[in-house]
Amino acid sequence: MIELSKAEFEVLDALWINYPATASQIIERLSDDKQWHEKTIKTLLGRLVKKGALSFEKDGRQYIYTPFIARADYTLKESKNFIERFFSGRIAPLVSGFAKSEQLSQQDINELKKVIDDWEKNQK
Amino acid sequence: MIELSKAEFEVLDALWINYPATASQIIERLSDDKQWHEKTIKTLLGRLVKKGALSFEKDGRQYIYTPFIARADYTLKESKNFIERFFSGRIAPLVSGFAKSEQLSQQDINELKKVIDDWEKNQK
DNA sequence: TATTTAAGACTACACCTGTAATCTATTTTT
DNA sequence: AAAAATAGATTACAGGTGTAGTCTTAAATA
Repeated sequence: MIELSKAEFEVLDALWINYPATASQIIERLSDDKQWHEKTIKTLLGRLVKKGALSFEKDGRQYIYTPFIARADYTLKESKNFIERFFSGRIAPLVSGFAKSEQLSQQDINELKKVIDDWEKNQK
Repeated sequence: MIELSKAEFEVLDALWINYPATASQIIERLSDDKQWHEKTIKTLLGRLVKKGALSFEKDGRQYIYTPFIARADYTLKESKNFIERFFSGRIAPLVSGFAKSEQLSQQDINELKKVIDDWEKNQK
């Protein structure tokens, strides 16, 4: 699958919020969090197109971008990759590391329980 | 904290297996999985030293390397970073993504339950 | 002792990344 | 209509990364 850099991912993430969208809309969305120059974001959009992560249609002089990949697919692939590299493919050690260093809130625990619950229901 | 590239991490990981160790021991350990040239690994060792991830002592003409950072610390930091970037800092959506795409085994579930259990005991 | 080997230091080099600036053509605005 | 703003295309450029090759020196071997 496609490999994205951090900055590229953040631009794509701004598009995933709501699409299709023009470059200026994406720039607008990113302006809250990032101090990126407009030119920087356009460069990143170009690279995303080149990598096949986005497609676009022309609307006069402007391009209207649409993601070519789904966020869930991309994050799942990255998660698998991450867990493979750092935890030999097992997910519990990651969660356990969080638990040991007090990174887990009661809410996290509740959410995790629900995930487990749903998984078990699904097994039947 | 220190930023390591993928290749650098793999070299450090080979040292974490057992240390202190010489370059040739590390090269030996990596030879099973990777097709890296000896020179490549030495370059990476040098970069790891430069980044402060390793220290070494001289033993005659050889260096004896020791990790300067703990694996658990490094992976925890990377995990936090990862979960922040992809899941706004929440861990459950990652696990949930795995569940939805059938990436979880019964063993994973059992391990997760244990982590939760331990966490809850620890809260009292 | 002359030669080969092996350790680390230094150099190389293309591609990726972050971060724009400049160029060109078209709209807007005055 | 002339000038200014704006869209995307092209160019830039330093630092990181993967992947070694060469240089220097000392140790091992013939």
